[in-house]
Amino acid sequence: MVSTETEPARRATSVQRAVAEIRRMLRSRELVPGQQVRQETLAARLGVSRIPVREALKTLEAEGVLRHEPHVGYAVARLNADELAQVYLMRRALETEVIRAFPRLSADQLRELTALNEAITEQVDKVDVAGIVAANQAFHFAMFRLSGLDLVVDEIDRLWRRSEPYRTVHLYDSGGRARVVREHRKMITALRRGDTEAVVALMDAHRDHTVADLSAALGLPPRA
Amino acid sequence: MVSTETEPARRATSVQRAVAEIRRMLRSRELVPGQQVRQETLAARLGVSRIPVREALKTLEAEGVLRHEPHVGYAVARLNADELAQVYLMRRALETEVIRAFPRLSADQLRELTALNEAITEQVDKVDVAGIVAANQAFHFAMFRLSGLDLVVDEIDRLWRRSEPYRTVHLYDSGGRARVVREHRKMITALRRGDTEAVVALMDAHRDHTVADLSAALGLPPRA
DNA sequence: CTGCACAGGATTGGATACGAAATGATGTTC
DNA sequence: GAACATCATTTCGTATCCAATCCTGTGCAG
Repeated sequence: MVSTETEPARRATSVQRAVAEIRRMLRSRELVPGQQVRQETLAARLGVSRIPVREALKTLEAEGVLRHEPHVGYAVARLNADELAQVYLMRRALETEVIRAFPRLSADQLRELTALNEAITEQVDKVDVAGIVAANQAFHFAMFRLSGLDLVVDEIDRLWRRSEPYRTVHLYDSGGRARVVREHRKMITALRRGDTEAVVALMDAHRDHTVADLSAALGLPPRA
Repeated sequence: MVSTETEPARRATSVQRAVAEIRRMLRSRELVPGQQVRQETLAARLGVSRIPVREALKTLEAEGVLRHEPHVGYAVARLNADELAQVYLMRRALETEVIRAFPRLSADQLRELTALNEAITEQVDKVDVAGIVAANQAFHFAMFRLSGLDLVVDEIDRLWRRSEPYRTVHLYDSGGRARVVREHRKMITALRRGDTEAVVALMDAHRDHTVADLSAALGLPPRA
């Protein structure tokens, strides 16, 4: 979905802009888990009425990043350690399927992945957290899309967004940044060999590092 | 989500009722893939204004059962053979994870599953297609929920709904109905032994039968 | 007959204003 | 201190309106 936004043709509707804006606020930690999201406030901020805002909120609720309670309102979803683990379980299951569906990559495709990975390095140097997150995501989804399994990749996209407020915390830690780029290089090497099983193993390790950092950062999971 | 609708406590909002009603219309084939969904018509039918209807439509769009094009409107999503295959691929991946997470079941739990499966037989005798679909779904999700992986099961629920307009076609065929109940019995037997890998294998076969029937029923996949 | 421009109707997108209903907090009474 | 009434806030939903867009069909020119 987010990666499918390749239609600058028609001007976006207010709902689409509202969804994009709320997602941006989540990425930038302007909205954090548990926080109430007030319709009127958002509407004013976006310069639109409440109607498109409410539709945007419903979209994000269905996606799992917001929760809604009737007559109380919307709030950013809080995930406890167990729920976060489930999200990563689903990611592992689906990403594994996608990787196994990879065709043999062309030289061009390998070059592009390499370029995207090096782009992460640049962001690392600039210590721009938002940039790192975006570049990292761009690399992984460029890879995922190679499978041709668009619906599955869309689903993975949803799962990434669902854990976004938590992953962002994790990437503030500088320790793992260099490692990320290194691990990506290994994946590209494996892809060059057409060794998808190696990529699966590398991705599993890659995710595990994130989960480990995350659990540490979370400490005791926030309780509802 | 649908299985989590265990809150008759508070009166449902118009949006919730609209979502439920549209889902019902999809199950009953009152709405079929490709069909346009007119907001005004739905609103009149539900006795509400367009606003809650639009929010309901957004929810179902995010779920993947409806598609939306700005200024054109909502339509029931059409899946071609490839997309349908992807939905089943995801189901296999996630359902496998859920089954592997099953604990050893108590006698009570096994009894309940058996009862749910026998309930399907009753529906089969009555040749009530909607009843069969509901009973079948009830059996499988009662099973899935035993895993305790609620978020994953919710996701599976979404995938089931996504293919619902197509699965319904499939169950109109009487051939497989008896087989379904038989295959469920085998699963219960395997569960009694605590042999989750056997259940995984049985579910894989179970799904494959559906896919086979589906492809046959679809014939040449409907083109956009 | 075909292609195209244009006009009108239908539908969606969105704003505004209003009222109803539910919630959570506050204060009051016993 | 607990139960209860009150009240402001926020959300839920309606009604009405207008703009933007799409679709269709009609007429005209080639």
